[in-house]
Order: sequence, then structure tokens, then C-alpha cells
Amino acid sequence: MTSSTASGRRERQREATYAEIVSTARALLAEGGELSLRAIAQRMGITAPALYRYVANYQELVDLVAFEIDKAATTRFAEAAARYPDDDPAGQLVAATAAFRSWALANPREFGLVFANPIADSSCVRRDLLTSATSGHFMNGLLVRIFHERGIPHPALDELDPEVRAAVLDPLIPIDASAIDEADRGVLWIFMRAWQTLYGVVTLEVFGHMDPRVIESAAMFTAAMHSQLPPLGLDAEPEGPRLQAILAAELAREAAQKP
Amino acid sequence: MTSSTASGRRERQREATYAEIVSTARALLAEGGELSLRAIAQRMGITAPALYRYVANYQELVDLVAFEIDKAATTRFAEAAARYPDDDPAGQLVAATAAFRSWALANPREFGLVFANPIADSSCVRRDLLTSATSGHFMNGLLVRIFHERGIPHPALDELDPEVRAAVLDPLIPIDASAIDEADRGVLWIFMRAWQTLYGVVTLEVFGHMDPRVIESAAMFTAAMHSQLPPLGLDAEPEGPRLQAILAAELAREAAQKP
DNA sequence: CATTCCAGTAAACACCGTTAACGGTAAACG
DNA sequence: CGTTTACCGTTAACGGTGTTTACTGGAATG
Repeated sequence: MTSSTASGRRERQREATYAEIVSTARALLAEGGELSLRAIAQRMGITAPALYRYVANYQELVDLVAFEIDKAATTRFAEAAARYPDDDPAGQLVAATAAFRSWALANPREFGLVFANPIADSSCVRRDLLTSATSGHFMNGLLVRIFHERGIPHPALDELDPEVRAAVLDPLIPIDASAIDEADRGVLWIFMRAWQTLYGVVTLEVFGHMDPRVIESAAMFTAAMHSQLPPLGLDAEPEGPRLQAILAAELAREAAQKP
Repeated sequence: MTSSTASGRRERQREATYAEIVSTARALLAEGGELSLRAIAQRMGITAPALYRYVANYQELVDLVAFEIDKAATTRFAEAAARYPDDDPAGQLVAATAAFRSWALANPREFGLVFANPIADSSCVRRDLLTSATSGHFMNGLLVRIFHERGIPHPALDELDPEVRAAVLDPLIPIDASAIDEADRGVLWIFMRAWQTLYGVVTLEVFGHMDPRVIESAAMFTAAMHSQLPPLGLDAEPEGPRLQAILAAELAREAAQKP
């Protein structure tokens, strides 16, 4: 009957060990090493089988680490967004997406762990990741705010493919669906399309299936982002050029930070 | 000084063993097993170290297998395209892209091997894969034919980002650049954008980072494909609706074949 | 015929995830 | 307080992986 935050001395120690496992794993990953139970255990001054007191198997540990990496990455996205005022969710979104790209390119293995792992065939734990992704909630939260503050053109429910309609009415994506009226749920389809575009171009860049010079110049990413302004109702003057300028500024900022 | 097709008895045997290695690996992969040197060797009635007479290391074998998988997949794309007349490259392209998607969803591991493996940090062998991908040549070949037969609107060279301009003038993508005048090389940028869209949506679907119902219905894929018709100059009446109908027909065809 | 080359082998190394049986220590209970 | 219980971590071991080393046998070459 003890909740996850039980105050027993035992529980606290256990929680601390959990945290150390994850942080050790992340450190190991950041240093270019492979993510292995034995390596984690060794660095913690522990033997590998001991980890099985905390994790059922290797995949569960990977999922745990992936979730935490996603959470940490989200704070970076939020920091980028925070450079723009709270009453400018569109500007914040643009900054966040640029941060997403630069994080992914700088940490390809972490990106692969979180976003390029098959989740369909995996256990329920991983399936939950579809709806519990921290970064997803953050991005979708910004989209929701844009929707509430300036509106986003979207198809009516009966214009949608039946299966898509079912998906937006009972959404399986990281979003607080109660923030959007059922009648307006068509906007979730726009959100999904936007996510697809961002995910697609970043994955292509991270995996390098494209001319390196095009990746380096961020031209493909810029083009993909621009292509999503009209469907989000953000292309009209003066908003469109303003957001394009913000994107260019964020990309330049990151380029200056790199070398 | 012997070329790769030397006619010595020795060379022929060696070539045959190479082929057997790859085919064994593909069979193993198709049966759901992991791709390991030992498993391949065992199935060939050989010990694992013997494989090192043919392959420098594991990654090289993976690359070899990936290349062959790509080649085999391309014949499937070509078969789909062949259902449409040769003077209809646009229809062939639509059919090929639908085949690409259905192949990827049906063979996620093969897809991951070929298209979701990092190639930036790898050896030169893998970097060659950027320009030698069989499937890439096939798809780009269809795009080139569309360009020659009906034209594709494209930016002039001086409208392009400098790095993109360099990339289209000395292309590092699977295409026969000599088929396109230097002055028209801006169309390669359109090709790259089209590839990005196809790659992005299919990768998203294969990795399952989206509501399963949306994947199942192919709605996201359809939307992504439709979005690429205007930039390819294929959206005008009656060509646009015709191609959309072809896409729908191909998707329905595959759906009927599945269960 | 003699030589050279080379595919393949056996043994070993250093890893990996995972399981089993066991010990000691700290919390929980009477 | 003493006793019991629960749990963290250990050691040993199994089967698996990629990879290297030294060696062998037979086929192609001179």
C-alpha cells in the first residue's frame, strides 16, 4: 500500500540507487561507451547481477534511461523556448524545435535510444512511452497554447479518415486531450502532421542519409519547418517572416556555439 | 592485377561463398533471428573465424548484407512500378513509393539495417552507400524521367543556399548527375526534399512513434505523399487526382494482400 | 614435382545478458 | 529487547557474442 514516494529509509535508499543507475548509464553513454549492464555495474562499484534487483531485464533499463534522457532533453528545449516571452508560444515552439534538432545532432545515440527504437513490438512499458514522452507533452503543450491564443485551421471531424477520427477522439499521443474540445479535435491531426515533419527531417539528418553539406547548412531542416507554417496558420504576414527570422536566429546561435 | 570478375576457379569459389554468406544472413534475418557471425557460420557448416577470410569485421558484413537487401528491395519497387506503363514515370514513382512503405512496414529490421543505420561516422565503405544505394538510383531515375518528360519547377542555382548549391553541383546522392544540365541542377534540391518526405514518414511509421491507427490507415503516409505533388509539379488537374487515385489503389492493393 | 597460397579449424580472450544459490545486514515484528 | 523477515549484494556459472592467434590440409600455381 506504500506509494512510490514512501518515506521509509529503505525506500529512499532504493530510489537513490535507481537514480545512480540512470545517471551512470547516461554518463557512460555520453562518453561514447556502449550501454551495458556490466559496464554500469562496474562503474557503480557493484556486480552486474545486483542490477537485477532494480530492473527486470536489459530492455527495461534501456527504457528507463531513455525516459530520463527524454526528460533531460526536454529541459533543454524548455530553456531554448524560455528565451521568448510566454505570450509568444509560436516563437517558443520554433526555438524548441531548433533545440530539438541541435540536441539530436549533438547526441545521436541518445536520440536513437529515445526516438529511433521500435516501440510497437515491445512491452506495455514501452508502449506507455507513446503517451508519456516528456518532450512530446512539452511540444504539444506549446501547440495547444498556439491553438487557444490565435487558433489553428483544422479539418472538421467528419472530414477525417474514420481511423484518424477515432485516433483524435481517443488520442494515444503525449497530450492532455481535455485541453481541446471534442469538436476541435481535428486540430490533433495537424499536430500529428507537424510532429511527423519534425521527426522525419531530424531523423534523416541524424542518420545521415543525405548530403552532409545539406545537413550542415540546416537547409533541409529550415525548409521542412517553413513547410509547416501554413498548416499551423502561422504563415501570414507578419507572423510568418517573424517566425522564420526566429528560426534563423536560433540556428545561427547554435552554429556559433558549436566550434 | 586481376579484376573483380577474374575467371580463376579460385575466384569463382570465393565469389560463391560471398553470395552464400549474404543469402544465409538474409535468411536468418527473415526468420527473426539476430544477425550474428556465429549464427551465419553455424548455418553454413563453418566456424565463425572462417568468415574473417571474407569480411574484415562485423560491421562490414552488415554493410554488405544491407547493400544486398537494398538491391533485392529495389526489384520489388520496380515490380510495383512495372504495373504502370513506361511512359508514365509519375505513376511508376507513386507505385514505387507505396511499395517502399509496405516493404518497410513488413520488414522493419531490414529497413532499419539499410535506412536507419548511422553512416556518417562509419568507414568509407558505408559512406559510399550514400551514392550507391540501388533503391536511391531507382527512385531518382524515375524523378529524372519525370523532369525530362514534363519538367519540374525548381529554383535557379543562385536562389539556393550556397552550401546546397555546392551539393547539387557536385552531388553526393545516388543519381547520375550527368543526366541533368548544370543549369537545372536546382531540381536536385526538389529531389532531396521529396526523399526527405518519403524517408521521414516511413521511418516514423516503422519505428511506431505515432498512433497505431494512423499508421494502419496510411493516412499520414498519404498526406505526406500528397504534400509532395505540388513541389514536383504534379498537382495540377488532371495529373494530381490521377496520381492520388493511383496511390490509393496501390495502398488498397497492399491492404488486400496483407491478411 | 615442389612450392606457395589460402580456406578453414581449434583454442583462447574479453566481453555480453541472465540465472541460481548463498551470505550478511538492516528493517520489522512480537 | 530478541527474533524473524525481507532484501541487497555477492560468487559461480551458462550460453551467447565479436575477434585474434597459431596451426593444418589441400588445391592452384610455378
